[in-house]
Amino acid sequence: MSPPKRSRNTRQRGMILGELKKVHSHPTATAVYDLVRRQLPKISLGTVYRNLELLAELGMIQKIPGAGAEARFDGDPLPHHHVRCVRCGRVDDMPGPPLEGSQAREHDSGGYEILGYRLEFFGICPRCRSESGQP
Amino acid sequence: MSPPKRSRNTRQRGMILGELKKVHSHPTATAVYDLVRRQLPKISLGTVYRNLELLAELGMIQKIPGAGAEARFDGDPLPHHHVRCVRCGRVDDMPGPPLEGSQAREHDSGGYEILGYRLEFFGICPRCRSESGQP
DNA sequence: GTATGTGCAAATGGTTTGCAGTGGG
DNA sequence: CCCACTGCAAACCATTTGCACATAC
Repeated sequence: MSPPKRSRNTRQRGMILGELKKVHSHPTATAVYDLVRRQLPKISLGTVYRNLELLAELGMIQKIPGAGAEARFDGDPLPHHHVRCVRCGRVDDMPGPPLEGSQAREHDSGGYEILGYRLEFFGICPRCRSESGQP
Repeated sequence: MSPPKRSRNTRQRGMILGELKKVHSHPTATAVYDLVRRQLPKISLGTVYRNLELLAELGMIQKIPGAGAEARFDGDPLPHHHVRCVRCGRVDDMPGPPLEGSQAREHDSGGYEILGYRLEFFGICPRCRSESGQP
C-alpha cells in the first residue's frame, strides 16, 4: 500500500539517533540539537526537527507531543507511558502495562474507527517536590 | 490556601460561557471567537483566550489541550474522555468511565506525586471514513 | 474609586518551509 | 547522476502579553 519510504544514512541522522538512544532524559528538539551540535557544530535546528519527525515515522524513536507543551523525544520506540512534571516540564517513563481493554472501546465509539490512544500522567517530580515543600 | 479568585460578570465572559454551553462541537478558541462575534462584533481574540483560560481554571468549562494540535474547549466540565479525528481534527465525547486504577499508580511512580492523567483517543470520524473509503 | 476586564497590536516560541547548494547510493 | 538531505533564514500560527482605556461592583 504505502511506498517503502526510502531514506539515506547521513551523518546528521545517525548522530541524532545515536544521541537519543544514549540518553534517558526524553529531550526536547532543542536539547537534541544541543547534544548533536557538540559533534556537528554546523547542524541546523531545522534538520534536527526534520530527522526527529522522520525517525518517529519510521518507528525508530517515539515522539511525545505534550498537551500544549513542548514535544519530547524518546529513543525507546516500544510503547509505554510517561509522566510529565507540571513544574519543570521533565518527562520520565511511567511503569505499568499499556492500557487494557482499549480495544473493547473500538465498538462503542460513536462511529469512529479507533486507531489508538495517548495516555500521559502529570504530577510533580522528586526534585521539584523537595525543592519547595510537598503541597 | 488559595485566595477565592474574584472575577466579574462581563458581557463578554457570559456570552463566551453561554455559547460554549450551547454547542457540542468542542470548538477551538477561534471558533468560539467567531460564535461570540456574532453578538459582540468588537470582542477581541485575546479576550476570548483570557476568558476561556479563566473559565477552565474556575472549573466551569474544560480545556482539551491537543497533543501537538490546537486546543479545544468543552462546555461540560465533568470528567470524560475524548476522541480526536486525525483527518479533520474534529473532537467528540468518548463514552466510557474514567480510567480505573489510576490511583494505584500513585505508588510505583518513580517518586512522582501524581496529580492526574490525560487520556485521549484518536481515530477517524464517521464523516471522514465515508468521504474516502475506510483504509 | 479602584482593580479587574477589554480591545488592539505587537511579541513570543515552538515548529515548518522555501530555496539553493551538498552528498549518499 | 539524481534525488534525498542539509543549512539558512524567513514564515507560520496558536497563544500570550503590554498598554491605555472602559466598566463592574
